[in-house]
Amino acid sequence: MQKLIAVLGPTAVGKTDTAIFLAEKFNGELISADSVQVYKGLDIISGKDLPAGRQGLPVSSKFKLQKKDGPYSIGYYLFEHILIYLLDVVKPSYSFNVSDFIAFGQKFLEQILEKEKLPIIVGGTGFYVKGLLDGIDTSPVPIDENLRNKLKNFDVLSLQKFLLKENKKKFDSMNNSDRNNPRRLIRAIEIASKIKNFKLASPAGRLKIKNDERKEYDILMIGLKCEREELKKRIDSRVDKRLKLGAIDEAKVLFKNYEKLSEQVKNANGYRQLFEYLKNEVSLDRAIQKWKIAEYHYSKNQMTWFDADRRIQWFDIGKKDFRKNLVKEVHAWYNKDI
RNA sequence: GCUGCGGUGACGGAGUGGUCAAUCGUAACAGACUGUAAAUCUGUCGCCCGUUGGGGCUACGGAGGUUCGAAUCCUCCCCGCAGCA
Repeated sequence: MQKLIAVLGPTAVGKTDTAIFLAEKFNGELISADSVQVYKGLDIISGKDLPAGRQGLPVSSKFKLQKKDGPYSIGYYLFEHILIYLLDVVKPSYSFNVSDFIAFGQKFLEQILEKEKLPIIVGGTGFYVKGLLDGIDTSPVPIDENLRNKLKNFDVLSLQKFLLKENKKKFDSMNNSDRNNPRRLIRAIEIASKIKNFKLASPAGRLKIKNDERKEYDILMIGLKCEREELKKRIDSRVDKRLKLGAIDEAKVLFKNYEKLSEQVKNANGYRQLFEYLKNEVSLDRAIQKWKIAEYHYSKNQMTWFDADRRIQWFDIGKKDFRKNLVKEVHAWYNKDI
């Protein structure tokens, strides 16, 4: 079976750093799984950091791999001799989503494997990683802008009623949290209204992916974590550092075309708060404070997500021999059936 | 010094005699998640006991008082802000 590594964990634990380290040791290439770093022009605030000690490498070291029509132009970063895919994929106006990510991810995964290199997926967007590795079964139903616009103004109760009418089974299968989540309700309605056109529809209102359509990989999932207070400190200093690097200027540039920005960009950590500042809604200090808090929340949510995946093997970055142990672990896995 | 307004749970801020351990927002904590996922949503949130119903204790600046009953009314004191001196 073909091998692949995933380096996961909350923001600011040093995933990229570790992944590059592993790539060098095991002849690998990286695939970034980050819902914000896919955007061009979102560099400083989104934290497209170079590994520690290698700062200063110009962005011009980015190559265009190929151009496609549509909003995409898939590029990759080169950090010394290590390639990182799926950074700077789309314009800030494009509404990027899992489906896009999976399409590109699979493509690059195969490409790296063909070169007989080790693919290393790095990223904090758990849903993307899951989508790429495990697949998601609703992918055949595309977004219906017209329907969404119509549903946008419905309140939760109306959406629930609508879904109940369209597909009761789906509604019944949702938990309380999701039933109160307009976004989930709208997507469920979207699927329900289209589902009759898809022969793969299952009774529960989901779409199945046939097992043989998915390739099986030998995956080593590495989780990076650290003590919470320590993580908060790391987040604080990262934010401060980004501010020094020109975060506000970066926000200003994007702010010029604010109306055109996708929701993803408008709401991304740091951007959202800095935009509030640029809109004169909050002071700069308050915006920075809110940015940090948003990062805390984000890291917490990531931990909740990753904790639920029992396949992940955790490493505490605070432990002294963390890297040594990590390499030992990866070696054992890499050589186990050779 | 006088006058006016105000002091509420970690913070902001409702409540102006009983249905108040006290709306709501934030923070905090826990969780969910199958096409916006750095998004969105859910739960908990004074302390103690109980598996639930529930029970007990301490609380609305402080001390007294009125009342069957007070965060809410009265008196005095302390503190903050505004205006007048």
